[in-house]
Amino acid sequence: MGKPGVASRRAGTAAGNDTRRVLVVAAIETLKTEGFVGTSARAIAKRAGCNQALVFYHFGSVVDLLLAALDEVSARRLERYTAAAPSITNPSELLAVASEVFAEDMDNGYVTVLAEMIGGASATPGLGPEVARRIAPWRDFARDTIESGLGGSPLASVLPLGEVSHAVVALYLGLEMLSHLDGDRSQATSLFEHAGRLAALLGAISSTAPPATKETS
Amino acid sequence: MGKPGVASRRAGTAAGNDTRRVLVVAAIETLKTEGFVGTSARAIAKRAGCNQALVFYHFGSVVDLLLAALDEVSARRLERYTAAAPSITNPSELLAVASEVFAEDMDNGYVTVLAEMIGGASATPGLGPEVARRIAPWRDFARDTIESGLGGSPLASVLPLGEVSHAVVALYLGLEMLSHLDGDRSQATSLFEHAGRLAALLGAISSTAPPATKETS
DNA sequence: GTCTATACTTGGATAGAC
DNA sequence: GTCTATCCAAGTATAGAC
Repeated sequence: MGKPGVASRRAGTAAGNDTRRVLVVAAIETLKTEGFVGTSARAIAKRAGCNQALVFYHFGSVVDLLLAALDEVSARRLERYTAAAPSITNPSELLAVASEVFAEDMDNGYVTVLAEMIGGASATPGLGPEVARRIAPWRDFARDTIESGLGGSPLASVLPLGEVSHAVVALYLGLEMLSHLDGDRSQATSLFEHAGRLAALLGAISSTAPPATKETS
Repeated sequence: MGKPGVASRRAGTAAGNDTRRVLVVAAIETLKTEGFVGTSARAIAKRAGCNQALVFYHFGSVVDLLLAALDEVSARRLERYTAAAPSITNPSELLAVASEVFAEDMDNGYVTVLAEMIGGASATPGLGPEVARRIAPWRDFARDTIESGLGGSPLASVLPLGEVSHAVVALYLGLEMLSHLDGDRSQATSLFEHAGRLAALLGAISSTAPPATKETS
């Protein structure tokens, strides 16, 4: 029972828990700037200002630390998303919030962490399912938000929510990768602007036209 | 002049050119199954059935071989895309072809190669711009195809082609990553099916309604 | 052009002192 | 809990024989 495993959260000492946190933060930062390939135990420890051996003492392996980092990011973002969600009641607001949140995610590189983990999952055996399990909440959240954002819009009846939310997560991921690749976010932000305008147009239509009924035949 | 650099294509001997090809193919295959992290000179050489040192003799470095592999994949896919493009004249056909091509790409893992290279570009200095340059043609092709696929549809006047084609490439990338992650393509294929139905609906509308003019005010 | 052998580096992981 | 020291595996890259 000397070594705290991945599962044991109550590690004991205040200093110990502190080191855990510092390591997680350092792992996130390293993942963002160096990518999955560059995120070694040594690189993380250097950034955390502590010793490389502590990674293994606290988390058992590098991958497990990385998963803890993903957990942390996931929790932070879901908290943020959930706070922003209640204000959404129509497509226009939906796009406005999505655009804002995307900008934030890009600024602090949260989606990068996710993207790098997905990429790394190809090579590390057993990592795939773990990452997949941590993405599920994001898609669930997307589904709920889209549902309430569409409101009574006629679109709600034709759009398959499951597929659309999956596509939204995929698009989010892809946009991040491309932006990160050529260090240029303008394409993505421009896309959000145009989408916002279309959503406003859509809102105007759905407020004049009646919600989908069978009378139109 | 003994060693052929990355630039020199006319390496000379038939056997030499053959080895080059074999190495490129092996690199593609390794990238698909092992990911960027697992694609070492040794892994590639083992799959190619030759010696590890040949990677450096023919390509100078592993990254340069990987870039050659990306070139090969890019060329193959653009050839395929270009062949399929002429048959597209309306949104419904556009989606049908896109769906078919996506299935192919998933089967032979071409997008995986691209995704892995993008992920790896975060860690390898100087790789980013090289990969970005090789993606540009894909986006250009997407733009042209979408343009001709939309035809006289009213959508053509409201959709910003540049942003949409960027989004399409991003979506393509994201869908591939997610599918690859949980080894399940059903979400993506289902998405294409639904999109196809919507496109058909759209085609029906645009054939009855007049193309966008100013008379509607 | 292709091989073997090897130098050099980095990273994961553990043992043991403090 | 944290450190130093160390082992071992795997990778890049080069030299030199064939």
